[in-house]
Amino acid sequence: MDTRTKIILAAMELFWLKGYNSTSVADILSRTQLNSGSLYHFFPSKQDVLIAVLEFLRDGIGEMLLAPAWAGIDDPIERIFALLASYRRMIVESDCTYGCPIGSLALELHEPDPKVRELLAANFTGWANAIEACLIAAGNRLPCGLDRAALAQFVLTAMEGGVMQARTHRDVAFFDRAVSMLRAYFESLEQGVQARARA
Amino acid sequence: MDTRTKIILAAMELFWLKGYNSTSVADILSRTQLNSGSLYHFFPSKQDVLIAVLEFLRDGIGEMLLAPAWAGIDDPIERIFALLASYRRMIVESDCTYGCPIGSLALELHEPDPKVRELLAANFTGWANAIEACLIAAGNRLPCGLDRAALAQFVLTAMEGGVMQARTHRDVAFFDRAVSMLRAYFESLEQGVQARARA
DNA sequence: GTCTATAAAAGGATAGAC
DNA sequence: GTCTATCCTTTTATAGAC
Repeated sequence: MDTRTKIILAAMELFWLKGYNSTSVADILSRTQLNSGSLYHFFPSKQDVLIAVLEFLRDGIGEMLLAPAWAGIDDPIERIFALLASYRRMIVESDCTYGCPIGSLALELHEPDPKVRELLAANFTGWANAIEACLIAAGNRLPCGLDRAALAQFVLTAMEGGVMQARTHRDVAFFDRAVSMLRAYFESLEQGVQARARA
Repeated sequence: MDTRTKIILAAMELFWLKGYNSTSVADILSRTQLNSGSLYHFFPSKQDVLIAVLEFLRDGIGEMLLAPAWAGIDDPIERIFALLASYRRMIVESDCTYGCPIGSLALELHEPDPKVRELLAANFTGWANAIEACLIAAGNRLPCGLDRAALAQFVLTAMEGGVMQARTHRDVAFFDRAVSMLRAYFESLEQGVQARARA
């Protein structure tokens, strides 16, 4: 693996575990067994490492996140809840310390460089677009007038809020209740379509 | 105003504007026009200032947040959306840079001291409890079997997720769409009760 | 309780040899 | 492209006078 990629992977994990400000350049060097000259050869500053990490996450959402979560699942609505179930697994496996890497950075960085903010937004957009594609694939199981982009964003909202509370309370039940509320909402949408079809 | 309170108020605002790690003790001293001896006379460390801020926010939720948002509004369900509307005002007034002070700290601090984590959780609980009281006050307008604690947490989830996305995209429409999805969910719950009453 | 001065460490970043 | 050494700033916290 080339040095640049090594740095990105180490920084990605450290930013996720400790946050951006609490990760020092020395931390990244220690984890990669590199020296500061190497890092500053590829990146002008620590912030440029962050930018590379955010680009890496944005470009890897399909392979790193969606593909594993959706293996063997074809139903578009079940794919949405399978993705949420994969977050549940990460929460449980981390003893409820899991945080969404993008959400955490989005709230940690209060005055981000425009490039950083745009990449955070692009990561959210990529996630929501994947959900929106599922909602579109669900076709007439959902109301035809439904704003599918808005509902896709709402799925992201529920995930982020659920992860935030589960981590803060150190209790996955807070995530489970958010998913269960979202599931009830989906069922009411699907039942609304069926009721109108009967009428 | 006593010195201790001055420090808490300045720190509260700075933690909210810049985050905990990006606020230095020197920042707090500069804003209060105090010297480090004064701060360290009242607080053993910077983290103890954070603890005092979180206690202040927890104890002030009624006066500082709920009372202004609920002035002149008696309907319990409208109170929930009035609270969300007060967040919308803060988002717009801050040019979409508003972040929930608790949510931001909850995601910034990755390995918080137990006391800090418990206070973050207590702040979430206080907020959700206020919403739950509204849901209980709504009585039979909502399904009798509804898990009102879970729905109250879901309102918090929607607020936090909506604020996060509005800030990241610098666009209040992301918050509006989250509220509108939540509103549709409430309407489907209320209509479900009415439909069962007619049957 | 508040002041000034300063310790002690950690942080981001650079220089120049190899 | 990678190494070592180091500069300079910021940061938390303390010491001791008043």
